[in-house]
Amino acid sequence: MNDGKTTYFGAELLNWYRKERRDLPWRRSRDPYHIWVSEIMLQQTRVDTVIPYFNRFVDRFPTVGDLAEAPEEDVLKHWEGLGYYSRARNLQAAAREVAELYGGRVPNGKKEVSGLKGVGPYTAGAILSIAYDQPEPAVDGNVMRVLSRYFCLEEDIAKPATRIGMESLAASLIPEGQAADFNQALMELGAMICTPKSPSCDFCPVAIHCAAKREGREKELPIKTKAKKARDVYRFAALIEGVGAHAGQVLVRRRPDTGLLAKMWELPHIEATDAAAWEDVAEGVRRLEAALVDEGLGASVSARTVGEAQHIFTHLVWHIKVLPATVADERFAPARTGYEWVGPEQFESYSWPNVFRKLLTEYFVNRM
DNA sequence: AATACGTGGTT
DNA sequence: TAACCAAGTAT
Repeated sequence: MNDGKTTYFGAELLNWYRKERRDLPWRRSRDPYHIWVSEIMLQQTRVDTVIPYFNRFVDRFPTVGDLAEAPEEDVLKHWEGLGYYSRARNLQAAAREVAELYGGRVPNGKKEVSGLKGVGPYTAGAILSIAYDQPEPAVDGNVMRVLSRYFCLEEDIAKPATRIGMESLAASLIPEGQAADFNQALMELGAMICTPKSPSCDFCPVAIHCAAKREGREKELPIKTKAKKARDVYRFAALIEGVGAHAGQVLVRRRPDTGLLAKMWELPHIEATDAAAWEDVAEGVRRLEAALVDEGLGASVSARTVGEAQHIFTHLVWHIKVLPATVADERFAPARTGYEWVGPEQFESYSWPNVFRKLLTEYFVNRM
């Protein structure tokens, strides 16, 4: 388990970390709930992005109980703009479970923590080690990169199976009683020194024993197969302007409970068949009006494109043309639930995906 | 195993 | 600019 080389690795890494560690908000807390929140937010998300969200979140929901009791829209609103919104919904569902099953205390058992919604192998290890100092590995992208280089491993880190092996290796490296700092040190090294493109080996505390560095292969590793290109999706959105009591307001709707941007708010819109169909605005108008009728909305859509937006997701790219629409009179009301009239005064009480936040902000400022 | 799931920063 | 990347999880 602990030969000379692994002892060296852990000791040097810990010395470096204790000197160089960044002062991050969640590192100032020993509250397992705060550690948990930070780990969920940090999934696939940069530290700099997370900091303000983390501070607002724990300020508004200081304890598991506060989060468990909060309205879901409130939680979603505090996640707005952070992305991967199922994280927020899973976190609250898990908080409610912790409140009921564990008296509001984050469990310290591997099985219990791993059973929480949104907590996978990495996050479980992070919580157990950082909050409870248990010798569990926490293998994320940073750790796989560092280990791939230090031991010159050529397994494809894009493959799920690779993580399993990395976990055994990482576990074997944890110095006795130092799991919390060691796991964070490994990630910190990956984030600050052993970076993806051009690692700063000159400042690396373990460079002299790094196998990849010795062989001059530090920039070739880790091996990672390329992700597929995002698919283009074309859409027509309706900007339905209210009259009378709803003057200055726009009709918006809430997205379905599951899937992409679940439960977030948006402009009503339809998908065009392809890029060519998206160029045919007149046809878009007809299809948009028909779709609105299906929703119980008799609106007249104009062929004048008043806004255009592109939104890039990991797996798809939305191209949206915004077409203005008018309604017959102020008694107009949607037949289905999930629709609301929203003006500048109500705008901030809803949660918007980035695209629609931009589009609507632009509209309220310029009146298009 | 492969894909869905956001957003912003970097090269 | 078009990848590529960032403290992954659920299905």
